[in-house]
Amino acid sequence: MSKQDLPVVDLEAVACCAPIAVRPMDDDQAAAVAPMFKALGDPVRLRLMSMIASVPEICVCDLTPAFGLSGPTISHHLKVLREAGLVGSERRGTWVWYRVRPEAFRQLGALLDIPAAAQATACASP
Amino acid sequence: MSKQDLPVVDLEAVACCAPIAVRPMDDDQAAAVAPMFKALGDPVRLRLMSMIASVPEICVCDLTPAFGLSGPTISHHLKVLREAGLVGSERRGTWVWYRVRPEAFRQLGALLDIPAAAQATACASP
DNA sequence: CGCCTGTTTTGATATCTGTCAACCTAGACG
DNA sequence: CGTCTAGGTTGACAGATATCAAAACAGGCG
Repeated sequence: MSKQDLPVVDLEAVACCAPIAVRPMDDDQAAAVAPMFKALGDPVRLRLMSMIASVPEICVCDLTPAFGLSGPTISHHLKVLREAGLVGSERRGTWVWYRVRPEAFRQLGALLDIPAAAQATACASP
Repeated sequence: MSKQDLPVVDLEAVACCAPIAVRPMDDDQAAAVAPMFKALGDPVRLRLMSMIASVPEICVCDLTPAFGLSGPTISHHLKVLREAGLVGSERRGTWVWYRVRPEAFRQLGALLDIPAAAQATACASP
């Protein structure tokens, strides 16, 4: 994996957080996590992410034709996903292959968990 | 709940989707879901969301002082979360109270699930 | 080497977003 | 009614973002 793929997001800072339905995040935690959600907050990147995450790996040449967008634009969105730490890329010969980073993806999902205890609290009348 | 709280995001469109680690989303699904992730893609909104989700309900008057931001700015961010369908608000007398919408929150989390089957697929060599 | 294909970077531009100040609205309370 | 407080809305503006065209870069292949 080349230098350009080093994620800007600090995965350890993300892993430290309890689900947001359990404990409020402090400013540093929110600043560490927000870029990951932001990366998924664009329809094109969300589709790219789902195309990448639903197979073991996929070539850019298979991603680009799925959108009515120019190559540079797709490349830009892939870079955002890379810098968010959500995907990694590897060049093999002519083509570049993208894969999901399961640990980042899993940690993001963990933040949206609603533990049973939190549910009970949320359902209790004030 | 007042008219202004009607979410712009179509929750049914969100609920229809398999986890993005299972099946690629089509354009319509991505367009329906992206605004929810986008709403969480700002550090201020992420903190607001976690403050709201970690208690049964909370008053705007308790949210605003937690940030070094003006009232209108907090109000703007709360509107984004409301229109994303992630939270709901209710005025009771002088104050306005915010609550998480558990169904929206749960559906968003479900999109990030990594089912065991998908894991196995992702680990298999092509 | 020189050319071709695939991908990324750069530069330019139109649009969107976060923020504040100023103003407006809803309810409580005289 | 008049006034006070809590929130929301509007307008303005600096900074970010999505997009494309053009150029640059990387590898294969003649």
